Amino acid sequence: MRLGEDERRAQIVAATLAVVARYGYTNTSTTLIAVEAGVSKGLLWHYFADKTELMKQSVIVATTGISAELANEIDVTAPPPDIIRGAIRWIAAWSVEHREELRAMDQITRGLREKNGNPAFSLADYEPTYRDQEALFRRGQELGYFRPFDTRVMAVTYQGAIDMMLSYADSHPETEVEQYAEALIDIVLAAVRA
Amino acid sequence: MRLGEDERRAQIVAATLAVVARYGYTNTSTTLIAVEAGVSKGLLWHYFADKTELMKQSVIVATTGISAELANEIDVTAPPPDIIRGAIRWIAAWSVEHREELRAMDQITRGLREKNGNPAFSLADYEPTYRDQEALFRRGQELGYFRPFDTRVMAVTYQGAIDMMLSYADSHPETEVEQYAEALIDIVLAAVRA
Amino acid sequence: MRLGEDERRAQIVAATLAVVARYGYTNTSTTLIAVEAGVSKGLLWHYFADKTELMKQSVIVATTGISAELANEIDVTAPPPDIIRGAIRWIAAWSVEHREELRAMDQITRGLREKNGNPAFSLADYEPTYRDQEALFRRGQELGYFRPFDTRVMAVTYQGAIDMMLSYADSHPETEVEQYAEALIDIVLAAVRA
Amino acid sequence: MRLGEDERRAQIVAATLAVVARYGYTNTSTTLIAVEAGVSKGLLWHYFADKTELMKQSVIVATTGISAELANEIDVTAPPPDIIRGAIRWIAAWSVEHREELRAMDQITRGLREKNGNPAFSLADYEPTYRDQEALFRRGQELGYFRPFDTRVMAVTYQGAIDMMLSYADSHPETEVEQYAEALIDIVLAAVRA
DNA sequence: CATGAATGAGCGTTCATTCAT
DNA sequence: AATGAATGAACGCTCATTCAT
Repeated sequence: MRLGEDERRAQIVAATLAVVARYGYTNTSTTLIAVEAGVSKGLLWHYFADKTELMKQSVIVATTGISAELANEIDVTAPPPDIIRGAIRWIAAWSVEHREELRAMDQITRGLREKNGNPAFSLADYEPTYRDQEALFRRGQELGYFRPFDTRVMAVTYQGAIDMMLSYADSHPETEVEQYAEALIDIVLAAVRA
Repeated sequence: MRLGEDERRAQIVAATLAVVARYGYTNTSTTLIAVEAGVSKGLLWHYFADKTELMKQSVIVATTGISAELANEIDVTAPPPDIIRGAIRWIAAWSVEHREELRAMDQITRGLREKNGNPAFSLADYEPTYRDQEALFRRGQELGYFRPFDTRVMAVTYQGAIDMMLSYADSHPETEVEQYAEALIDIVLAAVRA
Repeated sequence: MRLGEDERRAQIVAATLAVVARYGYTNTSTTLIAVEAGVSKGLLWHYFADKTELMKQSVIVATTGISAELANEIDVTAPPPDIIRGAIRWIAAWSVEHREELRAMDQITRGLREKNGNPAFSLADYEPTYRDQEALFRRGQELGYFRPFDTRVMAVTYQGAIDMMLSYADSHPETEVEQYAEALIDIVLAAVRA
Repeated sequence: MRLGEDERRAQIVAATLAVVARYGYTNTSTTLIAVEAGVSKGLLWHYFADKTELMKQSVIVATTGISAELANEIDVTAPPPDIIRGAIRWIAAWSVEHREELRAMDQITRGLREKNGNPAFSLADYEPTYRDQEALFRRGQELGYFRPFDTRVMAVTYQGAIDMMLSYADSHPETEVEQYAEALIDIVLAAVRA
């Protein structure tokens, strides 16, 4: 069957994310991806230079989508505590629908290496996110909502707390994510509150 | 050379951790491990059923060691806030000396899969740790040091905050870990304080 | 663009020779040939049954061209020793300008195999050349220029001597081909002279 | 079945030469070699670093053997014309028994490339042979057996004439090699005779 | 108990060839 | 006639695992 270039790329990227989510980064072979996508192995190299390139593209496609979605939901002029409440709730809800995608991205970002063996991604790639969150915390401090604290360490911890929520919900399927989110909101706000 | 079973196992496990730390999880072959341990390739399979089993055992040995070390340092009868302070400081200091070992364990726990593709480790393996920490938080609440909060979510978040500190320090080498630790202590205590 | 069948074949054959000369026989892919010819990959198979066929045709086209050029230069009524002198000098001069083409043809003729593994070319394909040269030697003998000798062995040796000159000049770039040619003429004429 | 290291290497080298002789250099895959040797594919990498290394070793093993055999046969104190007679006769006889080996060596030396694409062997590797033969021709000139001529061009031509004899006999199976050898001796001696 | 030669499945990748458009 | 997306067989090579010694 013949498809347009964009559909094929999307299809292969989706298959990549699915396979990584299901079998883990180290067990993901191009054979498995091709089977999942329902195409021949050879076709992968028609669209992607090599496996690393395919993995990178997959992460980029996924993260771009999520960021855009979240940005859409947030009212940046709201009081900072409300923004935190809203963001945690939205992510918790969103994660229920995108468990696989999350798992895949986690695996790839942690596992992918450059040719020289260095990680292709690292926490350094969170930098823009950290900066946004630091700005949020600083605004909260300036407006008197938040007490003084190290905004960088808070941003790292905050982001980690959200990632842990998603991981914990993933490995403990009985978890009520909405309840977890409320408990986490309580903890985060207690930590920052003036 | 003939050794007792336990010495052999320990020797091989140590070699595994060393190789993973040095070359990374994905570049760790059993051949490399055998060379590092100074034994023949075949001998590995006398002591471990397969590579996955070997990796699992290595992680367990390493984490058990760390836990024991930490437990040694902590005075469980001290006031809970002091325990938290002490623990975070000790881990921060310890991590500086054991960066490679940490990286190895991180890579194995995140990358290792069973034959069927399921993760060999998950947050479920943190269960004993979570329980210990919940006990600590509950004691703090009972003694009036801490406000009421969801102790399970707090334990997960707390453990995550510490892991993030280690990861962040690893990927941002300019970080002053001691300062980071103090800032984190401030945040954690603010979150729990009555 | 639509072209007549013959133009297309010629265009593709020329591209094949160019690619083999530039990248070497083993690195020559049909994709590369198609790009060089400026046509699509698929079009190749309208005009040539398979890669082997394409290569064969290319060699034949090239050798036919060279033979025609040489035949043009030779005065077949001249005394045989003069013909030999002229031919060796002409080939030596010609080779300087066509090093790449020579290399390509050498590589194809030696490397190309039929599906069953048999060489696609062999010295048997020199047969017409050998016959022409035997005729020349026989004429030289009849006219009293040349002593009696085995004309077939002489033809094979003579052709080999010329090929060696080209190969030697190719692998020893400091060689003065004109001087080599004169020394070779001296040797050949000594071998045949009455 | 278990073999000593040297037997295995020899067996694999022999298989390599056989496969190259039969299917040609470019069609020689490691799979084919392993099948021919009757061992598993993986075993090849136990004994040879890569395919190129295996090919190189095979050529070296083969040429070393031949040179030693020939050197054994030649009386270097004999008159130069007798040496030439003896050598051509010996090689002609020897070639009948070693047709396959010859074909393989020819293919490998012409086809093998370094990683960078340059030929791994070239006529430059004939240099020691050329020097030996130049010495022989010079001795013949000094002793008055031979007329003056360019000894380098003569050596190249002489070596080429012998190679052509072997190739011609290979591609024209009806050839009587002994007769060819006598005719060639006649030609060579005519070319050098004082 | 211990070795390391030997196996074989699987890897990422290439590429001649086919075929829907 | 012409395209290039798609296929699939084969490639060189790696490596966990087995087993004769």
